[in-house]
Amino acid sequence: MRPNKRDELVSKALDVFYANGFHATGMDKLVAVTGISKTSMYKHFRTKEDIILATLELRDENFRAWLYRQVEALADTPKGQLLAIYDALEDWFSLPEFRGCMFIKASAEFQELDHPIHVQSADHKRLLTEHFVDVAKAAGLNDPENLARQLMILKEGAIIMAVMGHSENPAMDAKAAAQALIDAASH
Amino acid sequence: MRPNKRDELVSKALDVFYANGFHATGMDKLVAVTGISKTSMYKHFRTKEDIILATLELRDENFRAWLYRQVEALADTPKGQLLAIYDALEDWFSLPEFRGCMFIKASAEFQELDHPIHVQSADHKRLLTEHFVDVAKAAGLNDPENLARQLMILKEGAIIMAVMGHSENPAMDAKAAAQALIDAASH
DNA sequence: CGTTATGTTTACCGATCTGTACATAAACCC
DNA sequence: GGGTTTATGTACAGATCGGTAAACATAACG
Repeated sequence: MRPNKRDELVSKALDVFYANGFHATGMDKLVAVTGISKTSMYKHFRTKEDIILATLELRDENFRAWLYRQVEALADTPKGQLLAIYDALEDWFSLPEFRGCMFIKASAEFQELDHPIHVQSADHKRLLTEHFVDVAKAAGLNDPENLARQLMILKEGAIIMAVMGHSENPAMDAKAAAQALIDAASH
Repeated sequence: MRPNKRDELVSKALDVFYANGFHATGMDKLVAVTGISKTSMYKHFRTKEDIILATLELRDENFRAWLYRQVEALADTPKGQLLAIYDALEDWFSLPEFRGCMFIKASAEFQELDHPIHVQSADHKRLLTEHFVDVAKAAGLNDPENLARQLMILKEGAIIMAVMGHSENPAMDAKAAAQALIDAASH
């Protein structure tokens, strides 16, 4: 019951769910991938759904920490950081293991609005939006809430177009659009 | 083997898949919902995957026909029609049965890039993009391909934000952004 | 060494998954 | 009408689903 076994399970389950989907991944597959017996898994988690929720929690922490750090490393002004979001996306999209947004996929497989997995996915997007609001405020731009929602739309749309694969560089398409919106909010 | 039975199956299967997901919907559920026996289904389609592909084909026809018609009804200039896309989205989002984009969800459940379901979902997005390029050209705007990709990003992003439910009106957020992009492309 | 807690393995449960064999009913041809 | 094709319903096969009971190994503590 030492906690690192639990973390190892969650970390490896995250990779499998991300690459193969939630319904499509059975518990037997998790056993095969992690080398942890099914009984041990059910010592740590009551249900498969609890495992999924734990992987989403980890993903939320990892992704937001990565994005925020990346954005801060790429630009030192708030306005520049808003644009740097899309440079970070470009790096993400080019990774060979890129498979789209885990939270979009989770909410696609668990659609009921009050389902815990759907709620947790929506929370991730809410936290990102709130962070963008803060940066937009720091940049002194007009109507930061509105701008943040638009930048989120560009981010999510770029992810979808990256998965669908009909644009050479959806991240830069979105960045150019973001530039226009930021200019418009600079009165 | 009369064809209307087949169409009835596809039409009802579309509703169930859209509302409940693909992996989460078993053949027994389709039997219960459609009243068509499993044997008859497998007379019309070799596999469940073939049924899914047929529902996506129907959805593609229905959605694009609806969107194009709606956009033409709402505006008579090409430039106005590009903006009317988001008015149409607003209507769609407000429907009680709105559950996001079926193709985004399909590609989320069938992730391999060469999977027929993924390919068909990507085709739907490609057809939409090409249509937007045509309208942008008719409007005489700069770099119509680039603008069309950006309008697609706004459309897909608005759908995601509508599903996640943190904006009062994601369609209008996207419309305002689209207005700024169209202005920027009007040199 | 013996006892007790702790975690793992194995084997399995009932339910459900996609897909099919077979027997029956309906519709057609003559 | 009799005979033949065609569609349907039943019932089930084999695999896999999420989840569990009980035997087994391991280590800690006296």
